[in-house]
Amino acid sequence: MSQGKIGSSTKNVPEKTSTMESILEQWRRERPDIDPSPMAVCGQIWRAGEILRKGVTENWANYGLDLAGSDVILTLRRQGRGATLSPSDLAKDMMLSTSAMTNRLDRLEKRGLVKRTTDPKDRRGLRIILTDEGFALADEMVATHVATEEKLLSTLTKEECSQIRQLLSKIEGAD
Amino acid sequence: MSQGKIGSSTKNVPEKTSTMESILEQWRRERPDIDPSPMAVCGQIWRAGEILRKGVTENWANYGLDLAGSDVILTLRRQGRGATLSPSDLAKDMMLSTSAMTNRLDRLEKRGLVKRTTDPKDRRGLRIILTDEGFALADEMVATHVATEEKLLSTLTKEECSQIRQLLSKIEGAD
DNA sequence: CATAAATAATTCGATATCAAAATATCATAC
DNA sequence: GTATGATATTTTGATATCGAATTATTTATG
Repeated sequence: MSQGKIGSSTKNVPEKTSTMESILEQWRRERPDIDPSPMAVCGQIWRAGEILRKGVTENWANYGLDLAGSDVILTLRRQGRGATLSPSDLAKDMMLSTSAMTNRLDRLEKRGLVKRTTDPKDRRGLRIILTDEGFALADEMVATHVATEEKLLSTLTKEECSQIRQLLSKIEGAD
Repeated sequence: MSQGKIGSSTKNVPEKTSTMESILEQWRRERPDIDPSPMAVCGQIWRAGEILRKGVTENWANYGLDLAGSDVILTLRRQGRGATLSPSDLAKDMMLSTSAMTNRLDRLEKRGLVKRTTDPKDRRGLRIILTDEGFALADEMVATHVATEEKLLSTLTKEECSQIRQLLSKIEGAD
């Protein structure tokens, strides 16, 4: 997540109230000259993303991790046993500033899940590696992570899932 | 967005490097016992959302606003001329803590785009209203906002857009 | 009516992020 | 080989967010 509390019970942050359709309705009334359907598409994508994010975050919390931590742990895990990445590699992979990565690694290192090792080829650089504990945690976590996602998507057929992938893949960044 | 700098030129935050397919490939190699396709679906939804978010944020920056500001301004605008919402209403609508809303309103009020007025029915409460300047800005902004979204979605047909909406609407939160 | 519980907004303390500066090291050009 | 520029990471300062505490007011209960 982003605010370092794991199983927070009291919630200051409420659920979204207005439905997509009521929002469109308002815009049609206020600005009949504008076709608001692009808003609906974007809004639906963001909404779905939020729901999924919330679901997987709850699972990560069971391991005492937030989005920040699991992101790093799982990225390292999928490189394979013993593989390493530099802090810059990790930052690039998750579109984060390197300073944010320093902070994430500090926390994970303090928890004993990753280790900073020196890069033998470049004394400026570091290679980040999962500890045995981190590897084991990742290995356990990835199974429930995928199961969680499966559950969140269970109202969709396999066919519909691949339709979603295919359709959304057409939205391409300009960079 | 979230860090109050408008046309930042230097970028510490890089673009995502690894493709969805290469990530799946890694997981298939590391954990052949797990079918990673749910990851692909979620990932594609998040990725598309990020691309869209980036695009519309660039447009908002042209008005000196970030995600936080435009969210409030547009939510107020679509209620209609002269309409008001309480800070709590706004927080609920955009899934934010009320303390975060206090902060957003502080900034917008300082810029002269919204005004805090007292609630005649409840002396605890406030009613937030767009100033004339805020209303005019919102009215101009919503047009380019929708145009921006349209452009970002231009690789999709109308039919494909409504397919996306229909498919994603099946992903429902558990709350 | 008086008191207790609920609600509205703000303030406060903590934290994750970013951009920019600082530090260290590498690579290249001369 | 020395200087200049590029690169890797951390440090620093600013800010937006959250959760909890605070203050003020309303609603409900006896």
